Amino acid sequence: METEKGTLRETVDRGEALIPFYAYNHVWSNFTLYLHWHNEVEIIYVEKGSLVYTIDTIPIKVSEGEFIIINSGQLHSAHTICNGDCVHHALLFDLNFLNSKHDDSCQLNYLNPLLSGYYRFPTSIDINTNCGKKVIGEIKEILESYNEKYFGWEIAIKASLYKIFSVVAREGDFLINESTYTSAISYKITILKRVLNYIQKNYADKIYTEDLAKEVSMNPQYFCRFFKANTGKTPVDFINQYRIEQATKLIKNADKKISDICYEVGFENFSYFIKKFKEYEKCTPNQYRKSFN
DNA sequence: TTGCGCGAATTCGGCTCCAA
DNA sequence: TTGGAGCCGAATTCGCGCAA
Repeated sequence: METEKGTLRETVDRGEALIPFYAYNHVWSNFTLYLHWHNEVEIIYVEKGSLVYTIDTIPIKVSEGEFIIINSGQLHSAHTICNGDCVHHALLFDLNFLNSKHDDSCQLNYLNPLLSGYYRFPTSIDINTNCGKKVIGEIKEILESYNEKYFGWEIAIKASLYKIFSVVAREGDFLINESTYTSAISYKITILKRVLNYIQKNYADKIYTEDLAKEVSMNPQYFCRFFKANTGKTPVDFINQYRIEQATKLIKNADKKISDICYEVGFENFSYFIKKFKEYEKCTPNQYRKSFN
């Protein structure tokens, strides 16, 4: 995952410059997606298995055949909860992809409120409802168009996204932002984003939990409790996972010595780095490099 | 009831050293 | 480059009290 300098907000280039839309398939087995956020809206459709997504500190189980919608800027992480492979599809798109030059009623009544954050998509919609069934149908249409890339596939994707918007609007499922969150949840999200920013900025240096606690004006002991309660991980566990994630990119993309990479991502002890690498990636750094060569 | 701070106890991360 | 042993200090947990 690429992130903007100084933030855990993803900035990966999705799709082509003229098509700010990207779809990918994942086959996961015992996988954890660490906490982050991005500006794009993301639709997750689970084809096989089941996962737990934590969105803005609230865990949601997504089972086979179900989908969820992650709004722009929402903090999210995920982990698989099934034995064997879990297959899911993610559709990411910038809301500007659907913008119109003209302020017609579509733009004024639906697009602008979504872009401003006044409207938000509901995270989950019951797949047994009329709305849920129609959205699933459009998701499948989008995946088919994206995979086949026939002449006109871009129009098909836009049309399906508009269709999803219209179905959600028709069923009255858009959430009004001011009632979406209590101030307590907003406060938690603000705190977590500040902590994640700090980690991303400083992961290459030594980070003490006391530093993180200071960053959000909390007592260190209370901060540990707060962080674990809202992310499911201790601060140290989260930092280590992030560092290993950075190390995997360097191992893949560079001819640097593994010991140099270890120090570059913030580990001060090479032996400990290998131990943690094995814990998260299920292989040693050297085995990981060989698997890409 | 909830959010938070504090002290004490316990756990475990991370270090050094060393061998293969 | 990898990984094991042993140790120390930081991290984490627990229980409690206080305030809003």
